[in-house]
Amino acid sequence: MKLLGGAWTPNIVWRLSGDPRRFSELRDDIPRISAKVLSARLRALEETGVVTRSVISTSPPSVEYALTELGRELVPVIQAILNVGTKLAHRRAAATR
Amino acid sequence: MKLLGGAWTPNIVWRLSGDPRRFSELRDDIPRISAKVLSARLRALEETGVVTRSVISTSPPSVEYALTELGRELVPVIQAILNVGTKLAHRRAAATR
DNA sequence: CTGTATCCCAGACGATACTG
DNA sequence: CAGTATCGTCTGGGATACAG
Repeated sequence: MKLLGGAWTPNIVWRLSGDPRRFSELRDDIPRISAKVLSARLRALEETGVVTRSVISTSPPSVEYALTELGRELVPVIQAILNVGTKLAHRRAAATR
Repeated sequence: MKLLGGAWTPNIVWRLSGDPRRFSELRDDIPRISAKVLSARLRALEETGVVTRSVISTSPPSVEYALTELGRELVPVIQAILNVGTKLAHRRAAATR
């Protein structure tokens, strides 16, 4: 489970499933994540080969993160987890009634 | 991610994907897990509605854990994560050469 | 803009011992 | 057999401040 270890990891991968995104864009996408955690997760994902990190030396500099091919394979998986989670939430709500 | 929160959770669900299993059977299946963590994870899974817990009042008593229908939906998901993880490991090994 | 450096907390985990 | 209790450790994460 080192692959999806962090609580935020699936969310981050999810946000990258479309176009590559920059650091601050990810921060806007996931408002409640702290810079520290975001950079920690991105580092970990880069190490495991799920995302790539490209520094663009402009002024100000920007950094783009994108999923690797294998990283893309995680997207439907995350989708599936989300589905089950949603169903469980619904079933729980139904049980309340 | 409270669904698959713990590091052992996917493994436990995986072991339950076949027949229902008793507490000590799970301990044998996953040798390095402590009783405390196993019981904690099982409790959490029961709470989220992924597994059911059935006490069989024999002597000595035994307890069977089984996946719910929704729990079963997690099995292919875990399989998929495993696949990606395996591919990543292979690619890493290939990069070493 | 893209991070790193602290500090501090809560939770997950491991080992051991003990109970119904 | 199936756990709970306790203690200690380690990591993830939040907040804030600071740096290239």
